[in-house]
Amino acid sequence: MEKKYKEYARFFKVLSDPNRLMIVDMLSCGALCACVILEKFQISQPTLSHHMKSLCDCGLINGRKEGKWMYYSLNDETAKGLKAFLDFVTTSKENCICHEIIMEEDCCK
Amino acid sequence: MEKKYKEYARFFKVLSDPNRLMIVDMLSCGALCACVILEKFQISQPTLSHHMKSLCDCGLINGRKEGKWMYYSLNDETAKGLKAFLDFVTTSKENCICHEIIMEEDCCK
DNA sequence: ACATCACATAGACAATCATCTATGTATTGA
DNA sequence: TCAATACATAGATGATTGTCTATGTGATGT
Repeated sequence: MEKKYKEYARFFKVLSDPNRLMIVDMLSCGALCACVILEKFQISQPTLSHHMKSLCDCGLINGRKEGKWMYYSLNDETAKGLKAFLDFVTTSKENCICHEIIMEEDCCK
Repeated sequence: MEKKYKEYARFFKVLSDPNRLMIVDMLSCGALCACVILEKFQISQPTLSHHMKSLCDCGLINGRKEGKWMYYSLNDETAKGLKAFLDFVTTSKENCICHEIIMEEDCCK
């Protein structure tokens, strides 16, 4: 379970940049070419390439090469899993990690 | 709208640390004292304090002092808003930012 | 009054990150 | 074949981050 926190923390790290967050939003309706994405930002082409690599490496988006163009698209399954995880850690539930805490500590009585 | 990406990127940054993610999970069922949280980690007390400050500063959790103890609890409204945003940027929708893109570019034809 | 406990703050440090410029690598079209 | 296009990679740099130790602060109990 502890492994899961580390695993999902990585997704949140990738989403912790405003540019990458906007890229995800841009891809939510379908695939887009890298050069079209680039035009919406004030960043250099290598910087965009770097961001796309981050997004791809964690599996949040997919890249498909077509001729000299790269088309990127959102990985809906990964996004779905991430949303489920965020919902999991922010919702009261049975078998919650907090129940493992021994409340009969010598503090907080 | 661009402002929103920056605003929410901050939440994801706070959640991009495995320890903080676990803390959020621990608080999902109710408030906990800082010393109880600390015992579940291998980190020092000042490090935990630093993490709690991050979580508080962005509004994801609330702190309440009671005597010499600090009780932290999840801010359900903020969590709800964050989940809604994540769902927003990963879901196809009308008025999506991607529709602002002029597809008649000189590339990607 | 004073020692103790719970927690925060200050300052330091190594690691990571976002960005850049320069350059490399395919692919396309004339 | 060669220039142009689209994108990736390499390497550098300043900023941010997670962690620590040391210390400060406020509340509690004797």
